[in-house]
Amino acid sequence: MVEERYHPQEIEEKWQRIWEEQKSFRIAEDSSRPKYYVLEMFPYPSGRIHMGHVRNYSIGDVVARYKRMRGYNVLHPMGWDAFGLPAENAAIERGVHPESWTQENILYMKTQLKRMGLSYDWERELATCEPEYYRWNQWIFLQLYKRALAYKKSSSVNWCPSCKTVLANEQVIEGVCWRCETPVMQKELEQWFFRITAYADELLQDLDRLEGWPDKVLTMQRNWIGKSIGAEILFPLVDREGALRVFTTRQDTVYGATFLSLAAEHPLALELCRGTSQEKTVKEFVERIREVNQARRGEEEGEKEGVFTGSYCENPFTGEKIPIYLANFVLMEYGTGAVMAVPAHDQRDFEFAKMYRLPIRVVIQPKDALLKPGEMTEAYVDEGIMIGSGPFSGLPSDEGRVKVALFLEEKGWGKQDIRYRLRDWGISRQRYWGTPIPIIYCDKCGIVPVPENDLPVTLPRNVPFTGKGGSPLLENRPFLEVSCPKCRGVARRETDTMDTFVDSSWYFLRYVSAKFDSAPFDSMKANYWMPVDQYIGGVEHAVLHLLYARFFTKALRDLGLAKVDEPFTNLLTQGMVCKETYRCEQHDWLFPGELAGSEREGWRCPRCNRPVEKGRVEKMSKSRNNVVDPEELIAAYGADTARLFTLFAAPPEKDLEWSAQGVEGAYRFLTRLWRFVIQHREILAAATSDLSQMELSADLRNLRRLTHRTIKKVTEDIETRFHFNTAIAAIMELFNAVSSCAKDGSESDGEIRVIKGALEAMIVLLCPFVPHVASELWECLGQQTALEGVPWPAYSKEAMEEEKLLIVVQVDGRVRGKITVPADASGEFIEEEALADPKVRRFLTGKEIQKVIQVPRRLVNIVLEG
RNA sequence: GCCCGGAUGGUGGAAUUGGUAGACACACGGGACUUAAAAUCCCGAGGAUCCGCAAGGGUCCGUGCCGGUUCGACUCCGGCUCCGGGCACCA
Repeated sequence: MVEERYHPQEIEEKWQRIWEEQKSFRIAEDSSRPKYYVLEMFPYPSGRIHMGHVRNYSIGDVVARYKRMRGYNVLHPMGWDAFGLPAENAAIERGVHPESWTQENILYMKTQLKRMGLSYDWERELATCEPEYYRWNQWIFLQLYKRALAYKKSSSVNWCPSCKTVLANEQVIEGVCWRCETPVMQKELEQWFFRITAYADELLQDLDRLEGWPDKVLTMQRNWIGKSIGAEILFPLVDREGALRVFTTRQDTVYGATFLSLAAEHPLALELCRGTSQEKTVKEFVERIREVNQARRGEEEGEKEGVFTGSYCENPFTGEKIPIYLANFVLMEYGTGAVMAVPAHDQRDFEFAKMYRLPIRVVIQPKDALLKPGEMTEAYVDEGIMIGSGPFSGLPSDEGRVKVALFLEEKGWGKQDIRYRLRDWGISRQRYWGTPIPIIYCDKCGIVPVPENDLPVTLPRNVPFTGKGGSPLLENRPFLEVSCPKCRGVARRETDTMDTFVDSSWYFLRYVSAKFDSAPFDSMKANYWMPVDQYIGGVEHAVLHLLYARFFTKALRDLGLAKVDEPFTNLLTQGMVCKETYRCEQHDWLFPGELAGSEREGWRCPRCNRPVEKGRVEKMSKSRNNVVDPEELIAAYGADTARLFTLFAAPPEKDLEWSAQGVEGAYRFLTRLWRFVIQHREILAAATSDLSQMELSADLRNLRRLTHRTIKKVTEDIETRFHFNTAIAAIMELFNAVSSCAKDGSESDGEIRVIKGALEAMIVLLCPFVPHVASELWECLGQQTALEGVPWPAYSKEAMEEEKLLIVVQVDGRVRGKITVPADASGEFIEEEALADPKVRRFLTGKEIQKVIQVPRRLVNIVLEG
């Protein structure tokens, strides 16, 4: 006797075992079938999976299983983004070694992922913290170094003087260290960089080719790269040698430049004031700006502030002598660190000029107004007609921009120029748990790359984790002390490790040959599998990860390792998983479970009994006490329910609002389906779904029609737009039709066949969403073959053909009646029927019909006069 | 400030090319089964209003707001409001 109740745990365990034993999802290259590479962003092994993972990987698994059933050779791998700070923090706080901590987490999370029934080829699993992986980070670094795409320079970083360590921007919270709350300083440090700017233009251009990416992400990347077309202009210094270089995009306003502004960090800043009365003031200003500047950058757009350097330069266009100022809003990192100030046509210069009473000269006249410097309350920054601009006066500003640029090149006063907001990628991290940068410093030979044969440079295990005093690698002498590869002399190893974004910039290539040991990946296999056809992950990686991965792909292509220009053809950025929150004004976020009171009378804080504000629906996070643990969910309802709910509750790109009742509903659907099949299993297993030569009643023909329409709908929803929620709704609808059809109990041969056909279709269609229960029910229907290998069902046009059509009849655009006509009825016939319908006629009496509009197979609109 | 999204019942969402707004699900209400409850099953439902003893039927309003195009607008166009996200002294 088969257990009648739906026990997801047993079923899921059974099928997961079968898939594992039969290696159902192991994959290899196969030139006879089209390939499909579907990839979800690999997780950081933080300890446990969260709902965001459940959603991400459920979506990916639907795609993978669907494409497999469509006959594609599907690559669907999984791995671990295993380097990173939390492992080191665990070491500092709890004395666990980062490696053991990470490995334990990986092991645990892997069993959690397996519990979800995800169809990965686990033989390709990788973890970026393994020497077999990170040695190739080092190898790639060396190749980039050879081509000057990796280089070292001094740059300023966030520095916590108490922890003696560098902080990432995210670790600086309101100007203080996230861990010890010491104010963060800026410090100049020698750091390694990747020259991503060498690819700025290609990275920008190729965005146009990424048609399968969301516009939002493309826009964010465009803004991030920030290409500006303009000119570099030389302003000769007065009474001394040299000139100041400025970058501007508005060379058409150069006649209105009445002063120059430099960044406080500008190399000439102090020199320009030397010997002038301004020397002391300038020095104080520079000092102050340096302290404040970056530590609080982005906090607010404070007052414009500056100081006169005491020196002048000449505007080459006007021949005028104009003062040089330092200004707090000029950034050394962008352009040349110097700008020509045109107060009339730049808001910042305008504010600055007002404050220091500098002249404002209008050189662009708008079409519909007359600008007077004394009356302006803000800069005029739009296009217009050039005035007071010598030979250029009278030109439209956009045209003038081109002419001025050509003119200054002719005169040798500068050149046309393009600048990017994008900066080179600093990859040095003063940390232990990352890829050691393969560089050796020798007093004699200088910077010496580690010879490729000596790779990998492995992390020493035995180091102290104190959280103080910089990288633990500095304390490990066997690691630190090496002999120079060139001169064999005493040398010192680089102790910085790489940014973990390096690891994730090429992992998708490693999967094609995860165990390959003579190069980062097997180029032949990469040529077969790449690019990734569908990449799926959170929108939080819209810029950094996705930009770095694109950069690496192009760089590796130029190294001759891969052929593709772009790594990811299609990108799906899934929404966040959210849930309602509860907040007490004194005790902050509360768990729903700890609330006192009730929904009806209002919730109260268990500690202070204050009314609790039912907060907004927010992204699940520990700090907001609104997380749901997937493990508990799966233990209570099974993986299929977890998958079904997350796929059904919202389309993937939108945020998903968690609902315990919604989960219940998903579970209820699976239970109903289960019970239906189990209750009829004998009769269904014995029956066939072959309908050839069968005479069917109208009801059965309808059910058959709905079956085929559902196949079509589900196929299109998955294929064209990943709208799994509507696909699932359609399957539910079909099931509702099946169960009400079976209710009357007549059970003719034809009926059993049609119902069996409907169920077979439903189960195959459900396989990508809820693979375990679908597999089990497939078996119950008497099927021998593995469900995941069954071809996706086709829909028959003939079976979908309507016999009767429901036509809506409108009068003046309002629905007034509905008529049913044979599917092959003529337009004339339909019009006649529509006009004859009693409900319609009431609106026609005494009126004259102006015209009748027909939408074939749908509607008739009778338009009356007036 | 600039750029990108979004706004539809009590709730999540559907309506794919301009053609019956509210599929599917949740929550809710009523009923059946039960000693009872849970579970399950059945029925109902956008709002207002009218007609009828009743089953039922009718009318008007309704997709953030205002206006436009159209026989017909959640969908297209113009102008706003609010919410979310990204960037933010980038010269």
